[in-house]
Amino acid sequence: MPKTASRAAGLHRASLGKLHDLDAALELMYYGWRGMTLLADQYLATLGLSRPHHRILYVVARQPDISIGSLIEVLGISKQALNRPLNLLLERKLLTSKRSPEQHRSKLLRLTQEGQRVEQRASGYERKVLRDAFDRVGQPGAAAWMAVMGVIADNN
Amino acid sequence: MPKTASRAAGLHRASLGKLHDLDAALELMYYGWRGMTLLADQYLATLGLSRPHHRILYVVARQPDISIGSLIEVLGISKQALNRPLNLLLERKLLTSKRSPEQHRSKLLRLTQEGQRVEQRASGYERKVLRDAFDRVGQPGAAAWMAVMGVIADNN
DNA sequence: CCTCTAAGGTCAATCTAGTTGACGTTAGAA
DNA sequence: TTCTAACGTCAACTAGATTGACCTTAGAGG
Repeated sequence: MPKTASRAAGLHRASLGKLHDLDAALELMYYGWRGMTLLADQYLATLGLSRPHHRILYVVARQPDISIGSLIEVLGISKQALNRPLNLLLERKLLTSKRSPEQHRSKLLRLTQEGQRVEQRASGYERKVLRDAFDRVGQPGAAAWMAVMGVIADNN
Repeated sequence: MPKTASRAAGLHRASLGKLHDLDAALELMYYGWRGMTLLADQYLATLGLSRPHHRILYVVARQPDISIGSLIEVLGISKQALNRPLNLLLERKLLTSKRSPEQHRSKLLRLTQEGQRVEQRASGYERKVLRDAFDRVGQPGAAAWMAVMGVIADNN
């Protein structure tokens, strides 16, 4: 275990001098991602899972009977990269895959009950962080946050 | 170059069904990070550099004459992990290291002019994304965003 | 029936970014 | 002079990705 594990990589929300007025915002984005995902990652780690597994579970939960090809597209990774984590989830029976009667070519992925439980809990940790933050600033603040993030996320 | 490069990994701001009201916020966090860093990463890639190099440049720019040990602490990585990117930056003369007259034990890191130029430009791309988003929602919206992110970032 | 093709599976090699552990060097402090 | 802090580096490992090559399965079209 790394010396800094309890604070997570590089995270004393640094005491760095600011060169620009937007430096603080820049750093908030960095620390914000870690802050949102830390608990979820810790939970997943207790199951021997990590981000990639969670992403798969998250997508399949919201798109039941998704095909492998579509999953690859949504996740934006190669099938070789998907292979490992996907097979682990199948072995662990968090996911099932079966070919449909008609479209026998493509496989349909679904969460098992256990898979749903894990996905719920992992995503739940992340939602809780967001909910707490939104609660503290009220609905208008939350809406403003969404608006800002929407514009930022559109830079693709 | 990956087939999805122009959209960056998994980024059609997915058409996923929502299971929870906070799912949209969750996804905004994910896409937001990519949206903020995409241009900067593309620029860095043209120089053969990436995130870790940028993080080093960013910190040294804001903490001139920082020692290697302190840099390791701030970044939260091992000295072995720092070694490679740091040496590259020194070879490329984006960074200088010299021992101070008194504290001859520790090395002091500084950006060269070229290093400053690169750091400015890379961070500048990220700041522009933020500035554009803040401009679109006005000062109160920006303040709300900072407040929300502050609370989220505190989850460590 | 046969061939073409879409969907999926898998193997190998490579890259990046990190980790531990072990050990070596440099140079100030006791 | 020896002890130690700060730095440097080597090796082995892991996780998460990439590309390229090749194979199987099974529906579709001639």
